[in-house]
Amino acid sequence: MEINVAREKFIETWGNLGSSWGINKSVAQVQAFLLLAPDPVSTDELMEALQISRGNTNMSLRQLMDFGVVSKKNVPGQRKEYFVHEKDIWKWAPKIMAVRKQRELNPVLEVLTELKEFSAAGKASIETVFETQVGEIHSFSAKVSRVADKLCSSKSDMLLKLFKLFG
Amino acid sequence: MEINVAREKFIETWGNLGSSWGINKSVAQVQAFLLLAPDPVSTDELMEALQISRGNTNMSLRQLMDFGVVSKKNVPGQRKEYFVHEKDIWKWAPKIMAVRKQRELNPVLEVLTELKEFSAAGKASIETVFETQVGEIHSFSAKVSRVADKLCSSKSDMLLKLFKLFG
DNA sequence: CTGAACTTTCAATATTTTCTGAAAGTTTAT
DNA sequence: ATAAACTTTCAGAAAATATTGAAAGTTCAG
Repeated sequence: MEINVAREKFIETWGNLGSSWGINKSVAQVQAFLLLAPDPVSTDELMEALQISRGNTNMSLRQLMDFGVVSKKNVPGQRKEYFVHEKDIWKWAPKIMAVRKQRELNPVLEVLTELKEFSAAGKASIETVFETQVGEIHSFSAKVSRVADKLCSSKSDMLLKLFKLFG
Repeated sequence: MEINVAREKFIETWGNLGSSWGINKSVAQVQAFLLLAPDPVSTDELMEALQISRGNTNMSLRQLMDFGVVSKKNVPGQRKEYFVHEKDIWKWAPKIMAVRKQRELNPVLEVLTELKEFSAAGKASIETVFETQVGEIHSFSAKVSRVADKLCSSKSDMLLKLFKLFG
């Protein structure tokens, strides 16, 4: 297989994976392109390679920077901005997980905590089931949350340990 | 808080969580409603409670049945079909993860395996980076895949062990 | 300052995804 | 067999999401 065909296949596949897990396709494709790039990449290169607009490219890069996995890199003597992606998957994957957990899971945990405080006077089966289920989901989510925090915290090598134990 | 307000809040929150992780909002809301239901629920009850169409309700139930977390329940003397959701979160959560892994992660793993076979003659930096990155992502994904299989397999109590060790 | 080079924003547009509802299909009672 | 009761399907409509591109904003060399 030719290298560029292989690269495109990877970028395409990665974009689709993103889509089905709530990450914008362009964002995932920009990430894929940056991961495969040996050198810092400019906005124009991304636009050209992925056939997307300047606006889209800019927003996608911003999102990746918000995840903390992409940073600006100044190339000496160049006005233009260049971007690089953290290349160590043991660093970037946990970062993305950590941010997504913070954004999308923590708010749910808060609501669950609030709903757990609900305590009915009557205790009809509708109340009983509510308490049981919210309780179960809350406790389960809280466990997941704690594990995720440990696995994603940069200081710890929990991810490695996990794979040693369970892989 | 009144029980119905609490129920609606849960259903709403759960629907939004689903949305941001690639699960249709209606599907997530139907799941939430079923989880909170003390008794088997009919299509009409769901339509009424969630204000969604018959078609949508039917499709959502089908998806939940495909995940293996909802089943039909015949109520004696009733023509209509009723549905129940597995109530034990230690059973239903791993089931959903397992199906999603199968559907959405395994195909990516296959592509990665294929791309790993790519071996360039020249070995310019573009090829080197490609090999390194695809190699890293493949190896990382394969580890995640193995852990996920273990955690989600119904026979094992790996999930419990994980939470004991890392929770 | 000035204006060229570059980046960011955002209203309008396009695309994708989801939802509806009526028609077709199925099952069951008589 | 017939028809009522119920379920499934799917083409079109609606809604949500993503994308564009040009205008506004910023930066910086001269």
